[in-house]
Amino acid sequence: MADRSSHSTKPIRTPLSGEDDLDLSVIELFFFAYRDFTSDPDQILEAYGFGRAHHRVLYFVNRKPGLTVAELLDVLQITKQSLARVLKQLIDTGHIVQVQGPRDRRQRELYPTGKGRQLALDLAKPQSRRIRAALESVDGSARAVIQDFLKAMVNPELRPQIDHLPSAGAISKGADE
Amino acid sequence: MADRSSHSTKPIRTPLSGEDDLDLSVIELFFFAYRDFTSDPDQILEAYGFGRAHHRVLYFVNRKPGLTVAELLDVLQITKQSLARVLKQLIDTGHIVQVQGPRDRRQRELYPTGKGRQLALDLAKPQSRRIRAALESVDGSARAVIQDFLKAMVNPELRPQIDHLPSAGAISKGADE
DNA sequence: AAAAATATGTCAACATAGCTGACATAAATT
DNA sequence: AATTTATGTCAGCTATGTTGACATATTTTT
Repeated sequence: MADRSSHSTKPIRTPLSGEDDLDLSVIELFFFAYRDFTSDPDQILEAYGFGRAHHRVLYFVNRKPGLTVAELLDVLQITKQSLARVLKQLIDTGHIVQVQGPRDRRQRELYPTGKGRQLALDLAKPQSRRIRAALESVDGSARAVIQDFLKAMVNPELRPQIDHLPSAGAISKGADE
Repeated sequence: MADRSSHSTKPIRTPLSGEDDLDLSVIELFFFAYRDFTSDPDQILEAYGFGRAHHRVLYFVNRKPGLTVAELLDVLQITKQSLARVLKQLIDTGHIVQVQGPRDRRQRELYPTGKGRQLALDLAKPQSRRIRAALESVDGSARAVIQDFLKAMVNPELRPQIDHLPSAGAISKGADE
């Protein structure tokens, strides 16, 4: 019987498994780990009527206060129309404020307010707790290895983005009022 | 001037950084790593008119052929209405077939076809390549540490799900025709 | 045997978060 | 003065999730 394009519709009963050069265990661990990693903040955000998109915006604005709209779009890799909606909500609810760029007045620098900083902290806490617990359950020296691994998973051409964030080690010297 | 709920709208200029017990570097590395990890298959799926949802269904059906709809819903943690759409497309395009459960004839066992297996392989390859490259860039003994870490990131009550997948090591004994 | 529970499917309506394309405005650059 | 750039906004589309209601076949319980 003619089956389309050389494949039959016969059910395959053998599980796909990492014989060849397939690393299925890391693939699926990554999937499950990320799913649960994002579930912590998702629950908190629900109470605010926010979603994961708001979280990402809030996170990076807190991580690099004063970043412009264009820079944020670059990090998030979404369109400005897509950003507009969530950003507007975060501004309307007083989590983020816009400041006209001091050099280039076309630019809008984005800053968290006290409220926005507090929410960012609240969202980061359960995630940090999960990470800490996971690190404790493995070797003590694992931390550097895991960071290196995760960084190596990122596209090389996009790694500069990460490096340009104020590193957890080297705190930048800005003084708030 | 009265500001709502004890917070001012004054812009905060200090970057959020991991002073307290905040593990920002792993938080953001995880975000970037997962983003790029999923971008490989996304590109392939586009050619088929499929999305990430199709990928997940196809993946787990290949990983555990014969799983029922209910089991799949359990793994994916979505509603049956949500699953219905993508599953229908995968069946219509001949990537997955349904077989009436042999014991309980209400159940629908899901199996990949040759075509569905092939696509699953094509999607897993670039992800495995990325993982392999990342593992090579770190210590050789890192593999076990990273797997343990990722597993520890998963909610304890959901870990059985992972363990019940045919592990890359112990291949189950099913014989295809 | 009848009733209840279960596994699945389906219809309709809705929400979120992404997208493209088009156009407007203000400010900077040429 | 003309052009480019940074941002904003309108309108409509898609993908993927949601809830609620209901239908059907089959199994389990009474």
